[in-house]
Amino acid sequence: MQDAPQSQAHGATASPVELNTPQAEAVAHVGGPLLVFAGAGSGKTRVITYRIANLVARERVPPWRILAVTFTNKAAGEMRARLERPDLLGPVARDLWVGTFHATCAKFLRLYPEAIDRTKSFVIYDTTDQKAVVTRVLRDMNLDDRRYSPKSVLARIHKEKQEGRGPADMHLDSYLDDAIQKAYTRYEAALKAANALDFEDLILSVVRVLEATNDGSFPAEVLRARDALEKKFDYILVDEFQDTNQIQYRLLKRLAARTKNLCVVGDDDQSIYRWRGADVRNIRYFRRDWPDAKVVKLEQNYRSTKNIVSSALAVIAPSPTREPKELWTDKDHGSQIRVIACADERDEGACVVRAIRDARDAGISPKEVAVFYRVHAQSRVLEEALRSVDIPYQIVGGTKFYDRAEVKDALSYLRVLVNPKSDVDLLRIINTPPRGIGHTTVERLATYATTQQLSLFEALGRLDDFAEDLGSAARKRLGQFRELMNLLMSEAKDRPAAEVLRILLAKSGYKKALEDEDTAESEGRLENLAELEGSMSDYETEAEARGEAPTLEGFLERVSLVSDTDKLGDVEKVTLMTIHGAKGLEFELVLLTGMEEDMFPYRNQEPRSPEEMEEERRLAYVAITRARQHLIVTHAKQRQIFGTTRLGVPSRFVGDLPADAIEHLETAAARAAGASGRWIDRDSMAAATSWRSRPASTTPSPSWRRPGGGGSNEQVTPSEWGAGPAAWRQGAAPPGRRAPEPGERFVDYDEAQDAQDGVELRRGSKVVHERFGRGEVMKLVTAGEPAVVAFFPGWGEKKVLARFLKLG
DNA sequence: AGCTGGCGGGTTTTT
DNA sequence: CCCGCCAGCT
Repeated sequence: MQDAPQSQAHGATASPVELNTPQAEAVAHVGGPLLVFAGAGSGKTRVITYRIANLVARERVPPWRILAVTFTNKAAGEMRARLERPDLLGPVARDLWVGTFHATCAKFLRLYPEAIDRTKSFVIYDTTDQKAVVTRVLRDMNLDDRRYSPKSVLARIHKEKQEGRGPADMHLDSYLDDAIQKAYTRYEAALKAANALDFEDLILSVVRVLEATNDGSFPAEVLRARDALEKKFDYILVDEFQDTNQIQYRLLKRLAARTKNLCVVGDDDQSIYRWRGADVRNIRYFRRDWPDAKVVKLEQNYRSTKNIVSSALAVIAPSPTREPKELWTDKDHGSQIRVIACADERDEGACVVRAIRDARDAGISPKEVAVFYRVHAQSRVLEEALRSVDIPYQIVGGTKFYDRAEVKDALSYLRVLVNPKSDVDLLRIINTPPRGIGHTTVERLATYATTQQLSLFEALGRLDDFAEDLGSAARKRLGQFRELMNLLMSEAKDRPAAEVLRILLAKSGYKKALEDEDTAESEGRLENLAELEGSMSDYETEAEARGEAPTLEGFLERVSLVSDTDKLGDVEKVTLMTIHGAKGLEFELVLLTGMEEDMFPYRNQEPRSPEEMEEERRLAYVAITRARQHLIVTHAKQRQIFGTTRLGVPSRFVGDLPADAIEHLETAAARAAGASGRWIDRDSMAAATSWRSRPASTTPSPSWRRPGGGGSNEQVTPSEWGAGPAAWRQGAAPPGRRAPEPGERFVDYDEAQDAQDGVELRRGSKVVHERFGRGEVMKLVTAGEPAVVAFFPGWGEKKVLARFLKLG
């Protein structure tokens, strides 16, 4: 054991930037374990990057002996970019190991593939591939697929792997598990035969290497890999530690065993991935595992207004198990949190549109606006609302580029070229495009391969041995396919990846099949393939810039480990995403939609367990803390989802918001619905007591009937959101709109109902004003009594009380 | 071989 | 309601 480099750092920042006291402490702490509780918006990334810079610049730690682990590739890229800036480390930062758990492990395993019974060309199976393997395994075992669905079996295998157990030592909880254990064993064998690893394997295999003992039961190459890895890193930093699972933490403990220089940064309040194996206890019990750990809490929020911070705290406060900490900010209170009742999901969509337009008119760039929802199913209606008024948006999540069928096909071709043993990939392409190799033929090939213990590709090479089982046409076609693949393999040698793709698309007939199809859809597919080719070229450029040789293997690994959502972002569009997708991001304006019981907190069937409910609460905390200046929360009185209509009671999280930070509003349609009394189920209402007890005065109830009479005008006051230039679709700016003012009712002009009260004014109504002359109503508002915002040529947009207007 | 309609199932998602 | 999968038909 050798001690890691140590010395005292005085006021240790690597460059003259202000850090607050706890931030500076975290940066300066050098020897031994460090736990940083980093509240939302508390400058966590700054602490990590400065800490690394400090280690390299002051403590003289060689950069290649520092490992920084992040949760996503995007986070890794951003961290590296920051460190490479001249005010931090500059080009030296390139030698740092910065990456996700998976990418880091894959990088290491490529160096020592023999230690895990693979070759260096091993492929990484994604969820679809894994499912295909499990499906085959279960079919081979003739298992009842109602009891043993591929999905559930795979989920179980993942769970075992995440907790570090192989087939031999998996937990057997019920009689059903015996079959699962057999399936797990076969699954592992199939992956090994295919020279493939799944995501969990990347981590688990490295842990196995690190845990190898000298008792003679491990081959020399495993021990060699272990020794190399044990010595590899002097300092380890982990971001988003609250989202690590057991096996990841075990990996960290092993990697840091020699030096104890393990720094973990996270926020237990933002732990939202329990359902996929994250264990919040890793961060909560870190001090127990590392009694010497220095603990720092970053509690000053630099991101949000007081109203937002106090709302977030109010939502998370009821959580009984959290690490005590107080987020605070010295910013202003800012605007009130708006809680808007909508009639239904369409009304909510209209309301979102309204809010986005108001934001735009207040000078907020669309990329600073995000719309959150709990489940993707909510996005469709919101999309429709935005599309119908030409508001540009991007959706994060949903179907990904690399999941498109044509992209997967192309990648399967490429993977077979690199790793012919990959049966899943071969099965995908053997008859794609259609080349007359049907199910029966494939089954016969597979049967032969299984009995001879060969991969499908190897079996193809011995066609003659089982030709008697095949028709002559089938035989011929398999032969042609084999020739095609052999040709492609020889063509692929020493060629840039993008060129290999071009060749294979041409020679396989894939491109021609799409061209012949000649539909809008096939055209889109061709475009996607062109994009794939583009991303391969990009990869080559990047690899060369890093001084690495670009290889097809390298590209395929990147595809496996990098999601395309990683590169979403810097466009002038509103972002729509689930709250999970929003972790780590921040926006000027956040619209949090669907805030009803059973939507958020989400509930499918059974009541949620307390643990699940706590995670929902943390999710709400994450959502709120994404907002810098403005937060709008919407809920609908009824909602169509999954084909049924649900009645909506405002979420308990809405009830938790502090009264002095929020204002309650409702759309006209919601008010109409409320007045009719049809939609609110009294018992459900009683459940949301804090909601019901809210004073009636917070939701005044104006009438839209236009009274007669005359008097003075009411001018439009400057928007509370500030009046910056509208940076939206240039040239298409509609007549300006402003944000509602405090206390103003938020009634959507699109939805303003006139039937109820015999309203005569509506959006688009032509009106005459004594002073301003003829104008057009832009929207209905209230100023203690019915009013409108109307556009008067020569005067501009004015807010005037309805009673001063005549229809014209 | 390939299409079509019926059926079941539908948090959240990165890697 | 919307999607993906499978069986059964053409």
